[in-house]
Amino acid sequence: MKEKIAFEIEQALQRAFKKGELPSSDFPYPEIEVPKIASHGDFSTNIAMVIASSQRISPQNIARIIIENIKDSDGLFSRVEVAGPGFINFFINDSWWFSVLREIHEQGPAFGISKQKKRKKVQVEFVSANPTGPLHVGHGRCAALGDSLAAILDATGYEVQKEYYINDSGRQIHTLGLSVLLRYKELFGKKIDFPDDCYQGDYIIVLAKKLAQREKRRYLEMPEEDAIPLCAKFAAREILSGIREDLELFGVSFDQWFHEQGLFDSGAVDETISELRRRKLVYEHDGALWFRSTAFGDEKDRVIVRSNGETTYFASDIAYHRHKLKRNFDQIINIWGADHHGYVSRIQASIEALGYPRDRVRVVLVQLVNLLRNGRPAAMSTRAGEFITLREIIDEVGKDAARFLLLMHHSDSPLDFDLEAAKQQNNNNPVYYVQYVHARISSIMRKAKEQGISTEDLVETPHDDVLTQPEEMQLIKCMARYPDMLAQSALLMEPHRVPFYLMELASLFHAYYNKHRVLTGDAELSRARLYLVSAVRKIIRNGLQLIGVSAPEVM
RNA sequence: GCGCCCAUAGCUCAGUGGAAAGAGCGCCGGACUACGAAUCCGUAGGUCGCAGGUUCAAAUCCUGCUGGGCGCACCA
Repeated sequence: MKEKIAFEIEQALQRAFKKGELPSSDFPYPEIEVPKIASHGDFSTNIAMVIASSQRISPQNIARIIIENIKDSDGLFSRVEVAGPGFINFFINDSWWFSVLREIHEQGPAFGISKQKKRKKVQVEFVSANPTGPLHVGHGRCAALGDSLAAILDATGYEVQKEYYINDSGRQIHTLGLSVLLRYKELFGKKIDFPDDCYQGDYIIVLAKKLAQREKRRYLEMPEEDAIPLCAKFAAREILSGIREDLELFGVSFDQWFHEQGLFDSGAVDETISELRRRKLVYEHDGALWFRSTAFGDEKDRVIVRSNGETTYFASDIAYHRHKLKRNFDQIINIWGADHHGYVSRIQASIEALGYPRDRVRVVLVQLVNLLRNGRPAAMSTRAGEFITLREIIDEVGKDAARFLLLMHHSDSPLDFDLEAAKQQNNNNPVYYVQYVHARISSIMRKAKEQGISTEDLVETPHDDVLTQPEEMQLIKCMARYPDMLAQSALLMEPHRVPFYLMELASLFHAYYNKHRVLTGDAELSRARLYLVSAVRKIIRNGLQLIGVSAPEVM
């Protein structure tokens, strides 16, 4: 619809220029927006004000000239007017709005889904938590965001690949192995000294018990340097499979699980260092190898090989991104916790160093989650290793509520997640407000069937002169915005727009429901209204699907 | 000290350079003998942190300041 209006304006501008009514043919693409106030029309444009200075004509006069030159051969507009400082407001004929309704029914789940043929390849990497402990609510926020962003990108015409990067090598995995080994020894009555920098959580003891059951006393006789890697491997695999289970319960899936260790095994890390060497972007200093990231805007150079010969985490991360870049994605999106923001400039420096445009990789930073219970901070002591896991949250408040609430806010703002509030099944909880729409409409559909009203052939029902209530037009106009909302959400990488939109549509529906009956004594009216509300149900279902929330028929 | 993010109604938060800044919660008052009251209707509530600047137009862009979160390793 916006494109169509923009096209009409462009045509009008050209016509006016040819007739000599406008002196310059330098026209930017007309921005079309939906005004906040209904009396300002269904759509409006500021084009007259934008070009006023280059045309040397007052905005109001330009607006008048444009309006006079609009042909509107399709009869789209019922009224076009100049308003305020030079806005052009468009009022759309009702029959065009009804065509939106028809589209929703014909396209079903595909409504608002971009049909472009050339699908750009996008990769979204998210969660990527180290397999050294269970997921917590912060990971949950990243998981909800990444999964939904991927779904939204898919819906707007991208080919999306979802990936989880597993840091299964390096020091922390060694520490994990040591932690488990010590707890294992403890189980056999050995006196141990458990260091502060080992993983403190009880889950380590659980793993040690499992290990003891499986291996008996075997690791006791082994030298530590042999036992630690074995313990580490065992523990990492166990933890990772727990992470996968949790994510599955959370409705989050990945196309690929990428192991850091593979980058070493395949020689990719060495190759990457060689390439940087070839490009003369590394140098030795104090026995270490440094990447000259300051050449690409980083604030200081970074070590990639330590003086003891070990590569840093950064080295394998560059190798990982090099690997991603070679997989030919048009866009690579990393979703990181905000505590990693200091990492962004150095990773982008490495992208440029490898000869790619730095914006090939975009990083979405997700601010932290404050977990609360009745407004008070919930136990969250990482030092003692005692924290509420994502799994516990899913068990307590449910997947749907957790996902909706974690996704509701802009990723830039920190989020308070209150367990008690999330559990409430009332009007404090927006997820049920939206789901209730779906259940209500489903209930109406069941009722209609009971009354012998067919809900199958609604498409054929004429409705233009039957759906005359203002609330009905509001619902249709709101639904017509769905594709645009999706596009915005994808462009700005902001999934929170989806739940907000759904709450708005839900609100319009509930108001309509309370004011008007769908099933009336008038069969034709009933069928027309069923046609309307079943379209609402489709949009609600589509939207909920994008954010991984179920659309229940009964609640 | 340096860097990134945030600051909008009592609270939690939306807001695409546009017209008069919005919603939910909370407060108060109301609505079911009809499709599900997990709903709806109504009232009140604002120096958009402060000060400059850009622009025909700024909550939105730029600069400075104040307050808060996070980060500044040959850790990951």
